[in-house]
Amino acid sequence: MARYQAGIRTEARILDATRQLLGEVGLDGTTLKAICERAEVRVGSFYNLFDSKESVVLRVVSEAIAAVDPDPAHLGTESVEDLVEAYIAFITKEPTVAKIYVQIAVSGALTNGELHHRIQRHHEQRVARFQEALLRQSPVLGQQSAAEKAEVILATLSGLAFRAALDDGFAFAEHARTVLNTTA
Amino acid sequence: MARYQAGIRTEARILDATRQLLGEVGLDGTTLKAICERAEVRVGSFYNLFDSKESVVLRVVSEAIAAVDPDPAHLGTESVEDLVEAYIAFITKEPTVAKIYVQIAVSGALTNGELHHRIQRHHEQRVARFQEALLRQSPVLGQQSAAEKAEVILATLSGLAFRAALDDGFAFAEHARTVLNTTA
DNA sequence: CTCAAATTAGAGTGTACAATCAAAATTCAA
DNA sequence: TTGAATTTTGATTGTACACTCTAATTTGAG
Repeated sequence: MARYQAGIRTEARILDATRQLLGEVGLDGTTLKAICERAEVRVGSFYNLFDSKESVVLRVVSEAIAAVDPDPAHLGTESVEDLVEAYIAFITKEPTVAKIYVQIAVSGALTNGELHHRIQRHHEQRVARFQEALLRQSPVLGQQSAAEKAEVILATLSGLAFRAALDDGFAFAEHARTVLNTTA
Repeated sequence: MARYQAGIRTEARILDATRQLLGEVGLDGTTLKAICERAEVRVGSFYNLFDSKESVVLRVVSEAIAAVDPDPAHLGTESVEDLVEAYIAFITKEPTVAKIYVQIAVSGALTNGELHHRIQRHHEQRVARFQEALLRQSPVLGQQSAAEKAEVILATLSGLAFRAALDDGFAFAEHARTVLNTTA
């Protein structure tokens, strides 16, 4: 943990470099050497501030997920449309994170189970939000089928996100908004 | 390329070992050493039969994709339901392949662009099949909106597949069949 | 049976990687 | 200003990896 100003600035440079690299060259390409070169820091300095390479990747991804979390205050007033738009914002504004998110989730590249758990929680949280919004919109649905519907909507969104991750030209937002028709 | 019986048997053992490992420990865990140990083959023998580690992974995945290709004869008579069931079969009968499929698609770990292209083609082919089946079912839809619908249905299925890859307990088939309701 | 071709073996090469360490340089509170 | 704590440095370690090479062994067609 950095205590002097110099250390704090170095830490920020390392985090920036890691964020950039994850987006540009993926998880595999984000090596310690690459991070240190980009951050203009020597290896020893890196290990003065971080425990491991894994820890810095973990921080970048965790921070990015937290940053795009819709309605952190959880006011419980969002509509389904709001949530879909929040998801679209997540994918289009942070395509990098979305891609890394998928990579980490699938590959299990990080031994740290914490992140896998965090991703799982993040997903469940999203399902719950959609479920609540669906119930507010159509109370007749009932818990069960609202949960079912929420799961399917999210699957569609993540399937489209997956497609967008593979194909840059894919019109994600337009396709994503069509899920609203099925709930109307 | 194996020519003697011994070589043919060895080749098969290597392919089996690779297939098993990809499913058990993922792309990263499937090292040359692991493959050779599992296949009970020395490294030199491996390279007598395969050009590289990449080539054996490529073959396993390609063969698996081909094996689960729905309706290879392309009779053009499948219903949307048939196609959904074929997809469910793909995911539930070959969960390993489905997982590797996602890993390779996302990670770009293999330099060989051929596989990426093959996956892309595989997807487009599926979209086209769904589009045709949707048109047969409801000709009034028209090309445009049938294509749109096909894309969204496939996204939902792949999103659910992704979910199932992360969570073994996820009831994939049940959720997958609900997409049929939206087309009815 | 013969022998050329195929197969097997396994020590060895080179490379990339994350991580360590001790010493020098610097920061900043008192 | 002082000096203990922090930060920086870069040479170094150890490990894991894909892959090569040469020599011994096995195979099977003629």
